[in-house]
Amino acid sequence: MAAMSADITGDGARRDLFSPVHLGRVSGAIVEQVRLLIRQGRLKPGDRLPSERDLCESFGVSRVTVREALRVLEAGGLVEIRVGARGGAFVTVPSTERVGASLADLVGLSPLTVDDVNEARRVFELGIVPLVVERVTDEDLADLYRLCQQQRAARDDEDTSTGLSARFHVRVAGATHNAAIEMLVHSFHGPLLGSTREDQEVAPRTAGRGTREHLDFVKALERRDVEAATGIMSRHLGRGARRGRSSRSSRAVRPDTT
Amino acid sequence: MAAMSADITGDGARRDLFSPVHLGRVSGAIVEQVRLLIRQGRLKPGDRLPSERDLCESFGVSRVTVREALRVLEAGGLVEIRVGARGGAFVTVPSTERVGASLADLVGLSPLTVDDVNEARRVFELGIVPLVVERVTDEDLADLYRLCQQQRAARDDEDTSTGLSARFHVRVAGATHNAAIEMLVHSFHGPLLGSTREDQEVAPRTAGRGTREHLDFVKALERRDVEAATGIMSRHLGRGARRGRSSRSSRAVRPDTT
DNA sequence: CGCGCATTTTGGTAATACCATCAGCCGGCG
DNA sequence: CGCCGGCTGATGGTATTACCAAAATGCGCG
Repeated sequence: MAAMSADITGDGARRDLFSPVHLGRVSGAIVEQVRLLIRQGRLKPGDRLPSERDLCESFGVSRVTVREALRVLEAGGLVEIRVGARGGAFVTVPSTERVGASLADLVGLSPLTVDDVNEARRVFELGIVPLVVERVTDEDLADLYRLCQQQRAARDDEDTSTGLSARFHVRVAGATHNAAIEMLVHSFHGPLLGSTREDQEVAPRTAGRGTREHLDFVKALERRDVEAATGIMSRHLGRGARRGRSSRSSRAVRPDTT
Repeated sequence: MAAMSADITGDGARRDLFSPVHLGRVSGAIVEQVRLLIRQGRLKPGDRLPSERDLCESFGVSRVTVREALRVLEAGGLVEIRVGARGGAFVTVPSTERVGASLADLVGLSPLTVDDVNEARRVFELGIVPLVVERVTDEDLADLYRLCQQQRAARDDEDTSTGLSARFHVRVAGATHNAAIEMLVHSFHGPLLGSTREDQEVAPRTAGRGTREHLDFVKALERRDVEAATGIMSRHLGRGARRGRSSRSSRAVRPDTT
């Protein structure tokens, strides 16, 4: 230590400032390396990473460190870890589950309310209607009709019905042929609203009407009638909206100081 | 694209065999427990968790397991881990950064294109205009005017100008007084579009016009003129839209950096 | 044909050593 | 006498090694 400070004071000794790296954590470096490989496409979805023991040899670190890296990769939704003989870390295909989970966390951990998120969802699903009308294909329409049919057939089963309703809305978003929009709507309907059972309480009452509105909406889509489709969707979502708004006004404190 | 829709139907079908597996991992159980404590507010942002050694005693597990759990929590953005004497795991304040990072990852790791995300953003920002008109306050208007002024003052500095433009849009979203909407728009403008320098190329050309449109928009807001505001915003975002659509056809491999 | 064992691979534990950081103390120097 | 500066110890995360348990797959033997 004394030698080092003497070395620095000596002029010309600064040239060999070798990198004392340790840029944070070893496991973090591994994570970044694997993430980069995935981004570059050198690891494709479905590929299997080497086993933990092989990896710890390749990276020159211990097995626990590799496992920590795999954990954060798994938490990030980049890999899926299976145990057993043919197990290991498999690169997952990126899904909406992850961003959906993030949104769900956000609504649980922040001053976000379910009503706020619901309103955002309404805005979004209403806004995409023109795009849907513009781009909907015959195949999309066929799928939507099929979903309506299934929903009517299952109108007695609450669980299936609400699930089908969510799938209907996601399928509508899919008719924009924009993966980002589809993912976002999927996220909204997935872990976010599904986790709060609140909307399932009112579902039975409105299930019949909702199914009918779904069908009307598809018909308007088939006519390429933007205004009718928008109106139907607005009313369809508006019922939930009013519920949201009434509970909003009954909410005493809102954090507007943020 | 086909891979994605296949994935959506896929994870929908296997959701029920997904859950029981999750209960198997010890570190996962710890994660859930801590997450629950945070959700319930029994652990508030800024609080410090016990040390690893204490935790492994409380949970009755080994230190490695606790460390894995902490890694997952850290990767999920729920805690921040500091080393050193006063170190430990601190509960972080929830921010939009996280969901923004998730979106950024999604766009980098999935078949999502920047154009798709951009279109989603446009739909969303356009859809909230009625809400903004309905709920905008004098304070909101004052802030927006101030931002316009700053933007005009900094019209020579490209970097500052684009940054201010993003802040303007986020502030507009804030006028909905809906935290979810504000977060979403913030996420769109933050790490997502900011990371791709592509939109900054055209910014200088349209900077002047954009600033003027911002001002016109605020004026329409002040008059509570929904149609004018919507029209202005539609044109304002529409310019980017056309650019997006033309580049959509020429979609190729994304030169990912960062 | 089916049951079960062997193998592969992750899951978890324990002990140990090593950095990083900070608080407080203690001694030298102005 | 008072202040500055480094030393030291306590706290707490980081990483390694070695070892065992559980799970899933697949092959072989009965």
